[in-house]
Amino acid sequence: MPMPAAGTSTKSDERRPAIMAAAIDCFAQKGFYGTTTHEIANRVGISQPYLYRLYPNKEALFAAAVDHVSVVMTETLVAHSSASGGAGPEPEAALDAARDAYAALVADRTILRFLMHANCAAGEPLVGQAVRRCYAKQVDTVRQLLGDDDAVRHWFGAGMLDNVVAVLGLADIDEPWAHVLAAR
Amino acid sequence: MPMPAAGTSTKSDERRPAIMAAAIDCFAQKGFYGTTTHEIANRVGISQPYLYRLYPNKEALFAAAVDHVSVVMTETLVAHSSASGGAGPEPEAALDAARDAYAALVADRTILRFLMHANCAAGEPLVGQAVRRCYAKQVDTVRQLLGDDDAVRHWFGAGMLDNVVAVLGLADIDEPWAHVLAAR
DNA sequence: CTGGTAAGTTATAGGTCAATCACTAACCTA
DNA sequence: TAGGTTAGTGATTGACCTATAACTTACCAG
Repeated sequence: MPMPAAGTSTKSDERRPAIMAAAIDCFAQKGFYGTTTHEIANRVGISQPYLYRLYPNKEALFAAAVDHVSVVMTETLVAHSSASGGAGPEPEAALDAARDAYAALVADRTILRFLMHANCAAGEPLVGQAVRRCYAKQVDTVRQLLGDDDAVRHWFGAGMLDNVVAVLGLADIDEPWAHVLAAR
Repeated sequence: MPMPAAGTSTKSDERRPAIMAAAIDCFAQKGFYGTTTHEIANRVGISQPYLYRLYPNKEALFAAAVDHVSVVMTETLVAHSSASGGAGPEPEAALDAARDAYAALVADRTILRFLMHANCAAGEPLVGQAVRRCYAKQVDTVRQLLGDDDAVRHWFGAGMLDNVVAVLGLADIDEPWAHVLAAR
């Protein structure tokens, strides 16, 4: 029975991350409804029907992208916080490093913008479930970093506002109201 | 020359508010790309082509809805804050009343949800402009209420988080992470 | 009643998009 | 090299969506 040896990733599995990256890029621009499966396939360099071999439909593809983002965020955080001390005797330094890592992670506008669109598409069942899974993970992580629940809410609220500021390009607008929202 | 007397609103002008209400409802559910002009027309009870007599295209209709929301928010606020004292000798009471009015206003989930989708559609030129106009107005208003710029940012951030909590239905989820985000 | 305007509709053009089908090429194992 | 599996594509389908065109009805002034 010709099949890949157990534990070996098939070629299509290797291609999934590339599809995820392209999907996140595209969805971050125009959201779930505004992005066509053709655009995504084009960016990866595959045909549009081949997407449907790897994902049953557009909604599942989007939900997979949300899960992917969730994993990437957590992995990056763990990597950074363990790399700087690795359960060493300096808990404060590790925490600072972790916070920096998180800040650097969300500095990638694409990811946050994609998650903003994901919030809007949460009406689709599979998407809503994935988004809730993502928040569950992120809230737990951030709470371990910050401790205080109020601080966690403030963190997420500030992140969302930050995102809107970026989408609207308020940094380039020299008016009082824009300065208020864009202030660091 | 048969035409309505000057200053008289035509019947189509009277219908515009109803169209705005329907558009806001629909767009709040599935956003700019996910909502069809047919859905909106159906909800108002007019034919879909008639929408195009009143608005040149879908983007202009959406932008008009954003402007409409901006006006409604400001009007409501002014009405409430002037009704309770009307530049009377109690500035604190008026401020509290205004804050309550604002809270009641955003308690209408539809408006905030619509604005969330508007943020996501800000890539469309007309929509982006309308959204910036809306924020300009709201920031000025809220700043007059709160005074401190940090507090204004906190206000908007908290509002956006609040919105996501509502969209995801976190109030109905009995898990720690959900409680953290949904806490009042 | 007559001519002109506004209100509103049906029908449809023209295009796009998600999803499926049928097919070909490459690969792997025995 | 034969047989089965995976990778991948071109063509197409059926639905749907924005926008326009052409037409009908109600209204209103002189």
